[in-house]
Amino acid sequence: MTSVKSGSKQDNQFGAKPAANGAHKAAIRQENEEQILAAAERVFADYGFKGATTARIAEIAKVPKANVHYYFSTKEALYRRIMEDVCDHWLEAAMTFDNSADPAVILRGYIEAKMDLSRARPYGSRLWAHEIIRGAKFSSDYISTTVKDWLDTRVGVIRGWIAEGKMDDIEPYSLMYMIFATTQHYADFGRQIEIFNDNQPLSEQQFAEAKENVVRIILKGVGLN
Amino acid sequence: MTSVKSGSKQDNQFGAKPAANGAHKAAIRQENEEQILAAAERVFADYGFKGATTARIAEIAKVPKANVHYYFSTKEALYRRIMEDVCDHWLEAAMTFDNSADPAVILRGYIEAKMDLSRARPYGSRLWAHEIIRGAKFSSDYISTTVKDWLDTRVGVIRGWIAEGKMDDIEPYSLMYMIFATTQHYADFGRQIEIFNDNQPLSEQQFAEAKENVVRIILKGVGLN
DNA sequence: TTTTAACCTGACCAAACGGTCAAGATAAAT
DNA sequence: ATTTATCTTGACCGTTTGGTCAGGTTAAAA
Repeated sequence: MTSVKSGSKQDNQFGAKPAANGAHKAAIRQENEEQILAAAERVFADYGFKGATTARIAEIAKVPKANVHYYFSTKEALYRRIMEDVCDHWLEAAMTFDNSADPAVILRGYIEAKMDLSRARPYGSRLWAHEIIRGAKFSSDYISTTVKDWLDTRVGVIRGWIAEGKMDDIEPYSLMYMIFATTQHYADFGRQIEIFNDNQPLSEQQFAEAKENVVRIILKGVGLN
Repeated sequence: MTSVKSGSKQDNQFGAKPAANGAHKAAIRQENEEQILAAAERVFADYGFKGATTARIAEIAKVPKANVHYYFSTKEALYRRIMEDVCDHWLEAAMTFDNSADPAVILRGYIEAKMDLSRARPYGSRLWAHEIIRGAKFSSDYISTTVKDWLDTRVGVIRGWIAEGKMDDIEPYSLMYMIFATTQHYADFGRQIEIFNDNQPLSEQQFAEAKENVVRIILKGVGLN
């Protein structure tokens, strides 16, 4: 939680020696943008686009509200920027679903990557949930191009596995929706799971076990053992 | 879409003969409350509690905003009333998880009931999703008592099945979360599924197939065939 | 040292917000 | 026919909202 307001060159985030050539200014900008983006991700994740307020974002980011608008012209621009980031992370996890290995290995890897993403970035997952629930007003293009292309490719791969008799004849879309739903549930409905777990967030061990259970049920469920 | 504003006894929603003893006034109240509740469920489901506006609810319900406040004193009272209704419907589906039959039959019945609820009342499911994502501020009591009691009982039942060797040794909570997630996904992420489905909502047949696929994967996944 | 460009922010604004109210309309009870 | 209780609604109120701006501070360039 280093402050950027102190002004002294001695206590900026690079230590006593500020780098040459405007690096300090650039660092200030980066620091503030990150602070605002992190705060906005939380607030948008909690309340959705309409329910979120720039005042609350500023409060959590610990900057004056006017400063939020200095770095991001409008609430919508800020929202779009965060959506891009969320999509990038989703794509990263998506890439673990390659086509180079055994079906069980691939599916296991993808499920584990999505579970880990849920745990590492719950706010991103919740923000995505808000976005879809509201009707995907900002992201329907992204879904109907990038995501759909990705999904249809994987569906083709799964159909190949089925044709080769490597797994049961399960409609691949149903399977993929199930993986989406289950893995994201641990982020989106984390509060509910916490309440069921005697008001304690899942421990690392509990989460690891949950991950293994999800993998086991799905792999066995489609005939991949 | 019968209007209640026409004033003539001849065209109220009961036809030419209004029932005796203040039935017309009662009917007006019921009609308006229903209209407002239906509109509010949609708006809250789209935007969550904070993001929803009473003006939008009034617009969809086709009544002046002041009339919304005549029937429901505050936005929060209206929200709570709808949450109660959503919970009631959830409990109804929950009751299909009895303890009187074969494990496979029970699980199948419960999954199908939850899938059907998702399809019949998507707004309720989405509203619930908002409520949990935001931290269950209004419903944590309900979850930590009614829902948790119900869940723990079913977990006990499942542990019994496992002890009797009727199914695989799967952590029952993981299984139940998977069922929650998958069945609700068809409501909460319905828009996303629609986009993947060439921008068409799932047909009755597609939905029936999805339901069967979900049942198949889960039952086989836990060793119930 | 001076100038310039970037950063910072309290104060402000118009619009939208949840909620109120008085006055009128309608239907039930007397 | 008159009274009473309920329903209806445009106008309004104080607060919160997203966004602006002038005037200041700070750091890099000249």
